[in-house]
Amino acid sequence: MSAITNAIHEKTSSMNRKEKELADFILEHAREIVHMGITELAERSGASTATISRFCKQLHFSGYAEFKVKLSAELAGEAAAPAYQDIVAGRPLTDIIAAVESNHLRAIGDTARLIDRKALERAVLALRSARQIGVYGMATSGLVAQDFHQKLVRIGRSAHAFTDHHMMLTSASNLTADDAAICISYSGRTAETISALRCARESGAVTISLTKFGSNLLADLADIALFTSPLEEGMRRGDMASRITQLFLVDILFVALISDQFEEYVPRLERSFQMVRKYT
Amino acid sequence: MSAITNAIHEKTSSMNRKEKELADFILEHAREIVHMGITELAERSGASTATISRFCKQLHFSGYAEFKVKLSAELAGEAAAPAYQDIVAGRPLTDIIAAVESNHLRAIGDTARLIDRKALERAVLALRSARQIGVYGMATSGLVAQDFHQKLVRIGRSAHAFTDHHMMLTSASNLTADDAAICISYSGRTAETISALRCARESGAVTISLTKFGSNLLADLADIALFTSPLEEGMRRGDMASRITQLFLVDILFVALISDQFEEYVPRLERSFQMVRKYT
DNA sequence: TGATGGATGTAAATAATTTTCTTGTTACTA
DNA sequence: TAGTAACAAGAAAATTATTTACATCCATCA
Repeated sequence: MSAITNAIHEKTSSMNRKEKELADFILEHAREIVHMGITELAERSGASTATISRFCKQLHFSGYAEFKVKLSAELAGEAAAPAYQDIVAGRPLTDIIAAVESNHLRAIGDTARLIDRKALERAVLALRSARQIGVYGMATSGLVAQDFHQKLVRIGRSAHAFTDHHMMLTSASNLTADDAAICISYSGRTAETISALRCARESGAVTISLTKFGSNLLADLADIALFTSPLEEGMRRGDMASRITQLFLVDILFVALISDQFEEYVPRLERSFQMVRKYT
Repeated sequence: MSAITNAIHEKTSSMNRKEKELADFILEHAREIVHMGITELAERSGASTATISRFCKQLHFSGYAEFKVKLSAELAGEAAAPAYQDIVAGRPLTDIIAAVESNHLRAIGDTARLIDRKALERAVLALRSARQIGVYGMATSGLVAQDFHQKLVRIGRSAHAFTDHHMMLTSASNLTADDAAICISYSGRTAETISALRCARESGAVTISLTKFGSNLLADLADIALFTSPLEEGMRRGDMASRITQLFLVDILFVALISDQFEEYVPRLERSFQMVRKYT
């Protein structure tokens, strides 16, 4: 709890009926109040503008404007909300923002703590020495695959990303022992991605899986298994935090790869951006 | 540097004399401004109240009051979060994980604080009532576009995502006044995406831009401008945090949309997952 | 040099906030 | 129980802040 909300809370006992109502409303809707005028707050809280103005002065602010600015600053320093939040009906926008924010933040934090440095290290080595890299995933994981592909292309690495099952297999069947395949599936149970990994493995390539943490077929089959935080099922509805954490891992892989061969890759990266700017 | 001060800084080059003076004063005295009224700021900075009010609108704030509240939040959040880390050579894996993690966390936090609820509200309304939704973006922003498209398809909305310039225009030219277009570009200066927005606008559709915060052509042209935190240029090298924050906004839009019409969309969403499971 | 357009300020209009004043309620006392 | 003091709370007036419309000025270019 912040200094201001705390002060309001403490003061509650010495308050009148209306003031208490107002205090409760403010504590309840702190994040929205920051964007309301005094009139709007008056309407929504059931108190008059005069009462609110007096309330702010009691808290030793110069007025409502200062109260808002201070409250805004306080809330900014705080985490949005602690735990995973599910999508529910008819919530105000402020709650939705806070919920999505906290889910994302938490998912990234959880995933960071879960990372197995040894496995990551091996994955980076495999990618570094791969002649060619195949990246496979369906639906949302397909987008993550494409994202990694885009990054690899930017540094001039030979890579392919596929979302189409047949093309995945076609690509995987042409990999060799010099190559690597990275197969992405949140559940680790996606049939198409599993068969792509099997095919890549049969071709002799090093296989890397990227799935949620926990036992799953894709991770079990892979040479190197990377994991993201497994989220509450409710949240999966939109494939939101799962995709964020997969991208987070892709980013780490990419940065590790670059950091490894900085002098070679960074100029290529810069050049690729400059060229895009030049020709568009 | 915060998102807002950064945006002001960038804009400096395209400013008039008085505006530049004002911008300098604001950058210099950011922490004091939070406690000044527009009149006091006018006196101290040497600009008129009118110029200040216009200045705030140019930065896409609803007015001086909102500017102050957002600035206050930014300055407070700044202190709480660690600074952005750039990619550098030969760092140990542990450092890389920590750096990427903190960049992502910070980017999400910054973006959350920056969100304009009014604009978001309008965007949600536009998307809710749209007959058809066109989603356009190039490269990394193209993946974000596809992500939003996938989400919309899951809830049975009629939507199209394109990365191919010609197809963007073809799609945008077929939109009507009943439709909406959302155009994604981190810089807000991507030629193809800008022309797609122009085309959609000409077709009568409601246009929504999703760009980094700060003045940019795409945002200026759009009916509704949504923003993500503008990151240090160094980080752009990999399009990492920018993509995370764009997805963050897409997630918020999606959740808001669902939350709005919960009874209709949630069963569709569940059904779409079940069907995928059933047939694979 | 005069026209044009944009930048900027002034002042009017509007909106937001604070204060004053009045009313109504409670609680205490005669 | 009626009277009254004390105070809470809102309506509305007063004040203050912000935005907008309009006028002016200045630089630029023909």
